[in-house]
Amino acid sequence: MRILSSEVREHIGEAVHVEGWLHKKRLLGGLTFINVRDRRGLTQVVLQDKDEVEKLRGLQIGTVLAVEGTVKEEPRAPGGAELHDAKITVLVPVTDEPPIEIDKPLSHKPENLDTLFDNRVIGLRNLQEQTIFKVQAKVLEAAREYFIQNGFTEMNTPKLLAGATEGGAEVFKLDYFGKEATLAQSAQFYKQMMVGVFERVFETNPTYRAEPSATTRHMTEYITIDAEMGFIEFDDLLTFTSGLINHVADRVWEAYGDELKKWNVEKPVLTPNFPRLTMAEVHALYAKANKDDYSAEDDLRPDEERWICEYAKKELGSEAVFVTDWPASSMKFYHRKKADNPELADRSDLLFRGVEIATAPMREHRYEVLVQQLKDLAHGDPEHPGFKPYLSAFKYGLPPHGGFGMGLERLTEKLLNLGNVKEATLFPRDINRLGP
RNA sequence: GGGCUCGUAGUGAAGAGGCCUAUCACGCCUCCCUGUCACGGAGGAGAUCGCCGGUUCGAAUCCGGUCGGGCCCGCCA
Repeated sequence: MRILSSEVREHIGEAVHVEGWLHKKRLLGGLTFINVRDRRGLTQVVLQDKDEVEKLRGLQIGTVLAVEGTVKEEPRAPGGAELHDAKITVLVPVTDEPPIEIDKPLSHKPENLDTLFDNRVIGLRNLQEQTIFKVQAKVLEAAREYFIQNGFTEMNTPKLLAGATEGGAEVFKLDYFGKEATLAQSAQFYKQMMVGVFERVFETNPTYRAEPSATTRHMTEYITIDAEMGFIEFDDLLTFTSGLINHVADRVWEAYGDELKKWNVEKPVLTPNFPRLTMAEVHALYAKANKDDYSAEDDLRPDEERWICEYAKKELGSEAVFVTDWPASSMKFYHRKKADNPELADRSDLLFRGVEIATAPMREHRYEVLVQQLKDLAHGDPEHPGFKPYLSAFKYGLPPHGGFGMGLERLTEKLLNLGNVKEATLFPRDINRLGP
């Protein structure tokens, strides 16, 4: 029966059977070490029989092997145990050299992203690359756990839509049996409508933006962790979001802390409830410490976002920070103006390690006000089939509510201190790439 | 969409008119090595320098075009 690399240590003195991929060969003359990779990691196998070593001649990293051997406790071996007197069976021989190196020395510079993505299937066999996606899976698992603990219902809303009504980003258009359809740019309307059913909902699904953006933080397809909750106020929303990120970071480091230490990834420093700064405060702090002053602008410059995160880490003890009090002039029609200052919106952006990872606003839940904002801000027709069902949810009763859309890949990227959101995407899609 | 940059063995880089018959590191092949740790040592194979055209006695190197990347900005998650 096959055992996994992580179980080898429990079988000291026993004959065991492992299967996996040839990950590394080290020939030391009379002694050969090989590493066999399986889903849990590596098993070290010691070969002294020349005939066994000879079976691997001409075979490349990636060859699929079965190994029978006796587990020996050995402090010099990684993990404290290794296989001796091993008999190797080649299950799938690989004779072609892999297009990119799998087990690279630390001195090896990373591939250009284009090369990396062209050879994604092979490159992911690198342990460090794998860790990115094990972490991402854990992020999703931990987020789901947190939502469910807090009374959310998971849902899945359509990504094929009749037309673009939300406004803002460019949308992809496609032929739908002779009619024009679009790909969803967010779950915005659906999650608000579902507040009227479940109070608290979330989903983790792809979303599509036809923006011709070529930056380290944009893709045309990405996963959004979308949540919406009713019967809350702005403060509740920010507290909840802080709790989510903390929970995710805790779970990820519980599961992969040792591994991440090897790659020199530090657990983020976070306060239980993230610090909050108004946009005006960010502009002012930035202007005071830097040459440029962007106080006149109704948005943050990317450089301000990076700088304020450094500031928050040093001065406020948190690598995540909320920026609040956004100008109402640039808000979406479904956002809510502040009750005590209609010039500002009840909106926040969550900045983490220099990048915006989420937008968390309160929504306008009063039917009459919303219809007016739709007309004024979006020049939309309330009778349009794209708006009518949405508005009916309000007409027939929606409580005060708010929520957020959080980029899964951006969150993963920043948790791991990667340089590009695409590195945190298995098969990234951007303006230039549609495969593999 | 705007700006700035870069295309050289399988991978990552150096070379910036003749020292190039193109250099280095990793990988690959052969050999040596009994405790490696993303081992070490010796030797070897592998590149019509993205493509097309031009300038020149001579182009990886200069110019024009073309194709493909990267980064920044705008916009956003």
